[in-house]
Amino acid sequence: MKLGEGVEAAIHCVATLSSVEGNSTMPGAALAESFGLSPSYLLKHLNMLSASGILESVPGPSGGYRLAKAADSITLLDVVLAIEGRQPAFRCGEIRRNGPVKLDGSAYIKPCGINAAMLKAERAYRAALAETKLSDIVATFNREGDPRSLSASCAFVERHQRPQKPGSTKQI
Amino acid sequence: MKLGEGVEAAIHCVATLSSVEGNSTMPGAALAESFGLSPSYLLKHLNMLSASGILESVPGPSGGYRLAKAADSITLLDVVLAIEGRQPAFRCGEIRRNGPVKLDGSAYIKPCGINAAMLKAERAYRAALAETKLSDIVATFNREGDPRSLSASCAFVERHQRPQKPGSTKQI
DNA sequence: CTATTGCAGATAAAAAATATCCACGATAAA
DNA sequence: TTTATCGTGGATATTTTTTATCTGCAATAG
Repeated sequence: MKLGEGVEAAIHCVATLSSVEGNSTMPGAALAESFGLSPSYLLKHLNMLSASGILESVPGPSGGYRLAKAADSITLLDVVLAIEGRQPAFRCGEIRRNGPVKLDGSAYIKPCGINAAMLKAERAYRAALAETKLSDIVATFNREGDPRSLSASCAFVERHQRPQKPGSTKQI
Repeated sequence: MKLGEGVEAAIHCVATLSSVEGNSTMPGAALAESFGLSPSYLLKHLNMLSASGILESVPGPSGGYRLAKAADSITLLDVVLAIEGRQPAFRCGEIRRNGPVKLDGSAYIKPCGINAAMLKAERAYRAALAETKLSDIVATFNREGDPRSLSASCAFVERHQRPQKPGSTKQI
């Protein structure tokens, strides 16, 4: 069981974006630089976050990304599913059917008990992820983070965020 | 997030082995045939199950595998960890340190809040897996499984299980 | 018009999962 | 004692997934 590295990157990105002001945006290149990530690859992940309705993107100069929703209505589950996909970790391959004895399909109408147990665990996992909101992450960071780290990331946002024209679809 | 196919195979194998009688064993080749799996590869997984103390192996003719513990003291978590490894799915790469601004290590003594939240979810996942015992899986199968499937797998075990000499370290 | 940015697709490189094979030691049975 | 069966470990190949890069295109602020 493994989560791709993109998940960590995505969470850090949305956390950073949660502190850009108003409808301002931050370019993907800045986010990549902020975490020492490959810009080209990070864009893929930012894209998935946009496709999932977590981020909004603005093209053109002074464009970039911003949150599409308030930070307290984005959960870790949202981000993880956006990056890793919505499929469950355990996929029942119904290997019980692949043995030498061939029974007809009607023998397998009942769902596999193993699958049920694995999915139950995954529901618990997702429920726990859904409990943590982006705003919680940010609040913890602001409360317990080291002051130097805090002011450094604050300065970084200040330096790279770009204000948008008032017309830009703004919500939150 | 993805679980390897080996997990499904491993669970089915231990479930099958839980119905061999006494200290009898079943060869890995039979287990592979039973689920239409590659024998050579399945052996790797069976090996990990042995290394984790879930299975016992007996070499020589009429050798094979059997459970090393009672079916009610083996959980799905045991099997999943044996196959997938004990590392958590989310590994904090501390990418917050990789930005252009270099702070010294003392700024990062506090554990990363993101990591904490992800690990909390994983604890929930593992706790749910630990709640399901192998004996539960088997009981559900015996209670709700299709009679044809039930008797087929019963016959399969009967045909392939091999009794051992009384000296063979037997427990349960 | 121009420079900057996101987007989509092709592609490549690296890593991991899956699968096979062989030489070896153990051992039950003939 | 011999032989055939089995698990073990290592080496290796194959396939799939992940990670990474590049290019051309559309949008748009200045």
